[in-house]
Amino acid sequence: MKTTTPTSRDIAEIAGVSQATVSRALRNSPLVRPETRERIQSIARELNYFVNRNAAGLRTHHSNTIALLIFDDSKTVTSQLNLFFLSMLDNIVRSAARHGYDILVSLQQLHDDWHIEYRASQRADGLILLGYGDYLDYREKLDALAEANTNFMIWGPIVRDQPGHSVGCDNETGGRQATRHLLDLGRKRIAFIGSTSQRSPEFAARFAGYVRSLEAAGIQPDAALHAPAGNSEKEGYAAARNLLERNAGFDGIFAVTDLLAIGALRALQEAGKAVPADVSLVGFDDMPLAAYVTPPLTTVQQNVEAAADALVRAIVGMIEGHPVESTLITPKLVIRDSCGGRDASVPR
Amino acid sequence: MKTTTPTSRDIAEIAGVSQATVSRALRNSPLVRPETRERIQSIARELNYFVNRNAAGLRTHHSNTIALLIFDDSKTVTSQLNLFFLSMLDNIVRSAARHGYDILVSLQQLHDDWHIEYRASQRADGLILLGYGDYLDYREKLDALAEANTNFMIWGPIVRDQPGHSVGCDNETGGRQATRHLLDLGRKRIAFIGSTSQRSPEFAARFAGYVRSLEAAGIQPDAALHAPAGNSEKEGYAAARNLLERNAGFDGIFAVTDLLAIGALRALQEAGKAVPADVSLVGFDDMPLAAYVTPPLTTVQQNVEAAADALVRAIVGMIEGHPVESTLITPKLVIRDSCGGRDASVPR
DNA sequence: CTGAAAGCGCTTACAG
DNA sequence: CTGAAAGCGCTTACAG
Repeated sequence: MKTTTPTSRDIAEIAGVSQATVSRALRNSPLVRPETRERIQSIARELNYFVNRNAAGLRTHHSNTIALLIFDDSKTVTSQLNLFFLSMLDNIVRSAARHGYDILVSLQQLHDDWHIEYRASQRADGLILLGYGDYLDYREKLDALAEANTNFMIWGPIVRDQPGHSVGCDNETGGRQATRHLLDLGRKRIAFIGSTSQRSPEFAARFAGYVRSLEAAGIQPDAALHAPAGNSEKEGYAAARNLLERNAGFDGIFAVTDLLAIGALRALQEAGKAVPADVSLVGFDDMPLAAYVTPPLTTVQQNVEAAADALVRAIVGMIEGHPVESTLITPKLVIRDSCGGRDASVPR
Repeated sequence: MKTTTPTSRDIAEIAGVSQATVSRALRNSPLVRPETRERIQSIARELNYFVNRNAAGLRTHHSNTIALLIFDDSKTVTSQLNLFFLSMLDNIVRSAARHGYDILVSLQQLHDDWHIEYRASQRADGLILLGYGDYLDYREKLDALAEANTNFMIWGPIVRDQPGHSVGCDNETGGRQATRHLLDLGRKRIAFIGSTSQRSPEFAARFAGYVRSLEAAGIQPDAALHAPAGNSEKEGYAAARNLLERNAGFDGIFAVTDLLAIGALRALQEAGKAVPADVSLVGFDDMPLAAYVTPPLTTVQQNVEAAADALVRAIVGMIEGHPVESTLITPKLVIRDSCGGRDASVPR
């Protein structure tokens, strides 16, 4: 039934050359006479021949594949992947394709023993790690990877003494941008929704930016304005409700992720608070839905395309033996309608 | 620097057995004495040994990998992948992992010559094809795949004479559900936003459901209420504006995708039309953001998890040589706030 | 510029 | 239950 796949030997026979010459011709080796090369390549095309990746990989020890490990410790039953990561994935696949690499995707539970396998099994030449989550758990995995001499790049914060290199958002700057925007609009009592724990260094950095901006404006951060939360719409909702119920008295919210902001938005609207008239709201991430909620969410945009590209560029560099460095990507405040403009009826 | 990866031969030497026995032990062959197997496996664990996939694949002609080809003929510069596909991807990766398969992701342009390569290069044992787009272009690719005897499953409609098998949403039923809901709410002039061309059979089927529901209610479909559109927020916006400007006189809209519905929503709100008080709006897909727009969008939910699972199950079955069939998955109407309830102030 | 040959690391009949 | 051997389809020194 199934016609057997042609091999380089089949082509050699048809072309009347050795199999080695076929291999060289297909890889565009300058060692092959141009006419011979052309002839071989046209036969290959005709036969729908493609180099067997397993054989080539076995020989060269390269798979031309990058494994994208998205780790995801959400305990929810319908664990919806964070849209931000999906958008990263999209961009990473595109960028990798440009470099001639395939992307193998794996959604990892934190407790899994993934750290070595992809590389050791020669399925991938390098790894890109994506994921928020408990940093301390994560850390162990990184150590194991470094020890095994695996090529890997991390999406995330640059953390002192952390093994490996990372590409990350300059979260502190982003936190400052968000907070300063609220301050510029005349907001004085700015709540912070999200974790500040060192277990989530990127969130902690955003918080640090928040604190820094407040202090630069001569405002002492008020602990009563901090509502801790994980990272889900539900938790954002709960955090905002909590602030409301405690009568924390706030006129602005900086939510450490868009998902939290969207949850907060729902709580505010339910409670009859107008956004932005009563409360200005800023998120972080610019996930696809940020533009579509009502009012459209002002947020700090991570440049996903640049980040994906930097990650791919770096991992490809490592695979090819070049030295690579960690990179911080500066985010950008995207002003929509959830904060109100200078000309809006915002008390100054 | 880099310590060489251990091979089965290394383990054989340490265990004092032949390399063949190591291979058998690691694959849990019953031919190996239990004690021997245990010993070998523990050595393998200690050495962080993993079977070289290239070598195993070369030998067995199996990669244990499924290529997910997402085809995407969006011409937009920042070609944001349809969130629906990303959510499919998420579920497909999870389901494949359960079956012991890796997922290789490729974002294909329609004009690319992808159809044969993944299989012929032994990078994947089978393909899953995802994508809306121009069906007629698509069709050629499918023919080529079938001719090459490639294992593939299609996400999409069951189309007569189409090569291969597919898993798809029962779009006509979905179209009926959406339309009947609007009718039940007392809406009489229901516009349809989207393509009805046979080039997009899934949209055409939703339209057929719309027509059928109208007719069942004794209403003749009115061509003036049809606003053709591609599949983007922008086109949804434009289509709704067009309906408004033409004074089409409508009290309900069935948009053939959520993205279109969200665009239409924006146009309606800009024009001062209240949703759902003035116009009831239904979408299709239940993409993640449908729940977060204001008002939350009533839509037809495709069961992404079931679809992904059916696709993976089928492709794995094909790879293992079992006969497979096409499947239609019945969607479900998810009632949110964009249509108004029976108790809302909707004219009956 | 080309060919003969070795070898990448497995799996699996075949023989015991 | 175990081993020796062949072979999957390439790539690449080595020799000409």
